[in-house]
Amino acid sequence: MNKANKIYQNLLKRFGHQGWWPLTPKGKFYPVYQTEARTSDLSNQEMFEICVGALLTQNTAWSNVVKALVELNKAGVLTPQKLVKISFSRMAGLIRSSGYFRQKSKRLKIFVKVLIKRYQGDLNKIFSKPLVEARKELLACYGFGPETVDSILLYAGAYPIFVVDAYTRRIGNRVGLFHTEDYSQIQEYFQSYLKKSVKLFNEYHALLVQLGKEFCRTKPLCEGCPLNKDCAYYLGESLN
DNA sequence: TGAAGGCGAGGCCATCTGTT
DNA sequence: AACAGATGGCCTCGCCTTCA
Repeated sequence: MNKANKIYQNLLKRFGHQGWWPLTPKGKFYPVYQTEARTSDLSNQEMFEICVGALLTQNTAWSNVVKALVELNKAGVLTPQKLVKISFSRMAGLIRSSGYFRQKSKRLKIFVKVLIKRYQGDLNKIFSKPLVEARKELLACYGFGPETVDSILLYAGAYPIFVVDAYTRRIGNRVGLFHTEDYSQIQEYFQSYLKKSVKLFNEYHALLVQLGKEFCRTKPLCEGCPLNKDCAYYLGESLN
């Protein structure tokens, strides 16, 4: 078993299935992929909510994104058609809890405009394209960088693409999986050593986040970390 | 022990600086 | 001139330290 898979097994054993990415179907938040439904079976509304969530979660705790999604939902504007019509200041007020509300309002406004103008508000029209093309389209949207786009492609579009975030970088470099901060190199590493599976990539990313929050913090808490037996950083430290 | 304050983390864009 | 890389700013949360 290669190291990437071994680490996955260790994390899964320790933390269990994470059940990630909450949505607001009928106003209720629940983890999508804990259900048996494949993400590609999601409705356009559910996919849209994932896109909004992915944008709002930039540099923000998920709990605050949920608050913003609840506000948008309560106001009855959580659709591309409604969001494109409300004022910038109203949108900013509704998503305030997610932080960076002015920047994010601007990004969200532009995104829904593009979505309606080019795709009539139908995300399936983007997700029916090949991965490379869909990724290029989304990256062209203002405020959508690689991490945000890949989250959308994985969680909403059910494309088998590995999401790289700060935790992934930190953990991978510490453990010794790779020695780079480069987004595409890290993504390529995971995609070449793991089975190309939406479910696996989804779970793996969630497990890394859990590890990053609990043990592999900026200041690592190595004692009790489920990866310390395989961790270059820990083994190096314990020699000193 | 709890409150208050300081500071780092986080993703992206715009701008500046250096290199070819 | 074109391109690449570095840096600052946006905004809030949560961790850590200090102090009463």
